[in-house]
Amino acid sequence: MPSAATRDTAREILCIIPLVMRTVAAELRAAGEMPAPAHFGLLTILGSQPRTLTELALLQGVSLPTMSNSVSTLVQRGWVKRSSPARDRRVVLIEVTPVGTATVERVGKAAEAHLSEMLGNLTPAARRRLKAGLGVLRDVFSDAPATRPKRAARATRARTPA
Amino acid sequence: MPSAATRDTAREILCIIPLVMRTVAAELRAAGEMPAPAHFGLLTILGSQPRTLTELALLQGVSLPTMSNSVSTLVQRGWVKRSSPARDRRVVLIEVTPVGTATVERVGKAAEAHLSEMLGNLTPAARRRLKAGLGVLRDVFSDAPATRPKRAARATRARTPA
DNA sequence: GTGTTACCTTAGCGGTCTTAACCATTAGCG
DNA sequence: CGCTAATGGTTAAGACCGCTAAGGTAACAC
Repeated sequence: MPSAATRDTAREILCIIPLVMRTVAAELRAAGEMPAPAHFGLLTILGSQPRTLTELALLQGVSLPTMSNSVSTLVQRGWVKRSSPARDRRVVLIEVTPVGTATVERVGKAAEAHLSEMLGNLTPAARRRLKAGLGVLRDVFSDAPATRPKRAARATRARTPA
Repeated sequence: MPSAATRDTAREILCIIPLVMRTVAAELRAAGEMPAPAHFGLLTILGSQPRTLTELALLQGVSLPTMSNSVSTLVQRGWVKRSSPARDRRVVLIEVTPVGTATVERVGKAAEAHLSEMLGNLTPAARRRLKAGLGVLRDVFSDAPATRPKRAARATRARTPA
């Protein structure tokens, strides 16, 4: 039973996140050779260490096929490469290439610059509030189970997963 | 030249907004008959008053063709209707239908409920921070000129409900 | 070796966004 | 009045992102 406060916040999210998303996507697109929004996060994650496809999908909260496709695109652009470890040839390890690192660096800077231009007009207090809010957002959506039936709260429509 | 603080925040946005967006989209999708994220905002806007295509495109920060297509989809679903005012038959006025109102209401509630479930675990303080952050986000991205190299007077951009 | 499970890929679909090109209506002007 | 903008939308083509469903291959378990 959500309180009025949470419902209100939820509605806010519903309305403004897409707006922000569009802008971010546009920034990235305009920032030269745009690794699309999704690609950017991916490259960032891979920057710290190589990952398997499944890990990546989990981290980003997308399905495996989606991740597979995204990675294919990234491979095509030369930003990451696939490799199969000999110990278990089922898995595919994805690692970023030097070109990929350079790209995400460059594009990130450009996009940051753009975004910063908007953010620059904020008062320090507003910027602090923004940062705090983003932190909460990250905590809440960090792995985003989305349509995961964590608890059967609705008896009306049993989805019966096969 | 952006300060380190704004750059940091920009990077945060770049990384977590897509994540949140995916979740929101999934919520909406799962909430029955999913008016996609973009459609949801559109219906919400139209809820207060009818608009022309151009207005809508401006408000949502998308191109005219995109808006035209989105509206076409909405029309197909029976959620909005187009009408040409007699005084200027070039323009197209979009208004929401009763079915559309009911749909956005219902889907909104469902999505809010989902989202609220996540938000419900937050401490009141965290929720307050989140709300404040979202407010800042909305102010910053409210009309989102994106690739507009707007210099000079920026602060005069008020809410203009025009 | 047969069956199951885990991991990934392919195929096909819908949605969101873009630019370029095109039509329709209105307004201006000689 | 008729020609020429300019305004407002639409269509067409292309790229990405997400999904489900349906394969395929590698490892494991009997």
